[in-house]
Amino acid sequence: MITKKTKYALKALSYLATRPAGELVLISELAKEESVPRKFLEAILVALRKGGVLKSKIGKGGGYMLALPADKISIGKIVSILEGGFALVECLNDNVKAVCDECGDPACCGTRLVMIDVKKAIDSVFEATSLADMVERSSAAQKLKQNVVDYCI
Amino acid sequence: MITKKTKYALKALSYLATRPAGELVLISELAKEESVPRKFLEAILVALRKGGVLKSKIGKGGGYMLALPADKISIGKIVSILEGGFALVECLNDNVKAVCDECGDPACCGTRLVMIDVKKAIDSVFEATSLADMVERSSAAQKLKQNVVDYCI
DNA sequence: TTATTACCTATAAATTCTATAGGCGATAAA
DNA sequence: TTTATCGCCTATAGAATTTATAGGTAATAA
Repeated sequence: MITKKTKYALKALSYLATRPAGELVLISELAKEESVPRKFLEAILVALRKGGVLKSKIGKGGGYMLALPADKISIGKIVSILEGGFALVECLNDNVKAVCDECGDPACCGTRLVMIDVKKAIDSVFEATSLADMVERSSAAQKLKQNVVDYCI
Repeated sequence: MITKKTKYALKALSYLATRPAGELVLISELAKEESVPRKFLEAILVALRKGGVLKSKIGKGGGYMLALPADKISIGKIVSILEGGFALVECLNDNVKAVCDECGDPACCGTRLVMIDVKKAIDSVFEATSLADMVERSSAAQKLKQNVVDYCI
């Protein structure tokens, strides 16, 4: 299960992706438009910046913008930054050497072996899907819905 | 991320899968052999029984056994019972009508649309893998390891 | 110099996960 | 019928994580 952190991040990034490239957006605007607690969002944005997904500028006229084009930012990258990876067991996440307490021997752990496959499956979707894809799919769904509504009227 | 509940369940079920079919195993034996807190395991086993994966017998000579052959029990089923599903967002889990607080319209939620694909990917692995597969892979890994050790000696 | 804005640290509140305790009810055997 | 066994149930405590807030700091532009 992804946490609110990640959900908020995806919302904020989606918002930024719909803005003209290079435009700086205030934290307060992001928080308001996407209904995310201001201070909580702050921490999320810092993480995304440190993760290389966002750029920021301090001071008057400052704000946040995407560090890359939206089609070069994978959903997997975003999730990784905020969740510390997306494996279903800790021992398969990046930069984790530690082994589960429950696990005698990682090499023979059945759970781990299965979760390796699961991680690969998740990974392939996450890497194949960009922020741009997500935004597009969302707006396509919205458009479709409006057409249906128009048709009904 | 799966919780310890699920990890413990997989360990206990693996243990049962290696026992002769129909043999009843005590909770205390499962707890001891798989190093799971006894009382915690109890609750897990009850959930698995209610989920149709285990059968139990009360009283002297009682215990637990698999309700189905191990190759008819999918990992997905087990995870579902203990985690309430394995979608990365609540709104995609079974029996959940509620929508995320963060989500205006589920039909157009970009996050949701992406997570549908992810859920499908996870599902395909989970449904394709049985408890028997997991146990076999684990013991194959163990065997391989011992051969390597033998070779070294 | 001043207003603005992101950045950082600390902490509190809420929720979920993990673990334990104790007694109840069913069962088999003596 | 009694007794020891064993799973079942409820309640609760402890721990960890997630979510949210507060307040001050440092950089920037006008």
